[in-house]
Amino acid sequence: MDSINISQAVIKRLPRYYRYLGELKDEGIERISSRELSELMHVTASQIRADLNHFGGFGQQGYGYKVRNLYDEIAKILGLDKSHKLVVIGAGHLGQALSNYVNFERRGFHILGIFDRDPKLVGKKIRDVYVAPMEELEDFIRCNDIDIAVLTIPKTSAVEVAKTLVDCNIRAIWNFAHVDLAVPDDVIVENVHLSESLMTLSYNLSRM
Amino acid sequence: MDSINISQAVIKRLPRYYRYLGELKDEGIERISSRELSELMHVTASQIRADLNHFGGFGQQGYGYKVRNLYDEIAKILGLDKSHKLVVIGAGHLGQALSNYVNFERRGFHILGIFDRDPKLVGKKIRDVYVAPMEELEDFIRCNDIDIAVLTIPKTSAVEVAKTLVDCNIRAIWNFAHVDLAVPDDVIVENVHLSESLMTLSYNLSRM
DNA sequence: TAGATTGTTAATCGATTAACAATC
DNA sequence: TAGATTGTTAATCGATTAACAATC
Repeated sequence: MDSINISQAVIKRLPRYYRYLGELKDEGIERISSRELSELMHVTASQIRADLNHFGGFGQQGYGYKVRNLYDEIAKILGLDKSHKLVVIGAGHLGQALSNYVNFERRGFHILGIFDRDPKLVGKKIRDVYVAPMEELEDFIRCNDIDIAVLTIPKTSAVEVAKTLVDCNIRAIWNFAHVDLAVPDDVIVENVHLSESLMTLSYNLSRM
Repeated sequence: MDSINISQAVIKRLPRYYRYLGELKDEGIERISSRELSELMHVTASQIRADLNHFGGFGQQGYGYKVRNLYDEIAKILGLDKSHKLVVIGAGHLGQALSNYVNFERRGFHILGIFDRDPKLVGKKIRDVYVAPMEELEDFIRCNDIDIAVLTIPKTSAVEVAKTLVDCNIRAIWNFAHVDLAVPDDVIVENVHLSESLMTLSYNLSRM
């Protein structure tokens, strides 16, 4: 239970364990050994045991892991037992797509506001939320205690909006803009750079 | 110039170098040293030089790198000098968002077809392309020499569709479904698991 | 030439894996 | 108890970085 100093490599693997355990749970499987899980996921059993042991001894010698229990423990580790308040900034195609995605809601990520500077989009209803003008963003974040901002705007505006977000004491930014945001250490930035993912694919394609 | 056996860690960094070099180029900057670039990107100069040297000696001692030249070389390494033919499978919100994204087109990723099994979406026009029914997918891929399939459908159908794609000799799958696709070694899969990205963010948030 | 900076080696650091004692 | 499998250590592997000779 290091709590601090767990490498991002380990963290990035947890959601995948979580997904497999969820599927096992849904299939009604109650226990699983690290070896069985390793064969399912195509990773080493050593890695699974080492990864999990960063957070505690969830298994039992001679038995393995209780699927349900491990599933719940990983949820807690990932903070999925708590709910989060989000705003989506940029109501273009991608912003709308993310706002419409019901699974985030199910996991406790609640989209309370959607903002855009384009007057043509303001007022549009996306699921239960009306797109609001950018001018209302700051007040909204402060008044509604928003944790996470989803940035789906072009990179030029993203840098500027990120500054505003930091001023509003946002805690995390899920950044889809193709730019590296400079924020204080206590603000978390998780980047999704789709074009970089596509370029990686392109590279691997060209080496075939 | 190893050509083969370059680690994915190196590959994943190339698009970021490419982005910074593109910006420098647009600013009219002609040369840059690894040290200058390292300060800009917050990585070590050693890493930049080592990464680039996997692909050739693009620099010049005592001078540094020519921005324009290095930009073009990385484009070639990433296969961005060639054009690619894509189909988008799943015309839901995310499929539409990706189909509408003009920057992919600019980089030579041409979306030639969009498919969905929902009759309500079939016939809908997204930019220049009409959504076609899933029944036409196989013939379309074969007749149009499609390289890349973008999978934006739920995970249950994704596994099955991936099999079809493999049968059609697709070369690469850009997979947005929350599932690990089992494909032969010569088919490339690049995953974008948005929910895993959000969980990573959630983890980091809960440790603050 | 002198100064600067690359390309590359060797040293370091960190992550993965094999092995096994502990123990259910 | 005997068998199984964890938790954890030690060995291995790979990636990063510091250092510097080569050279523009």
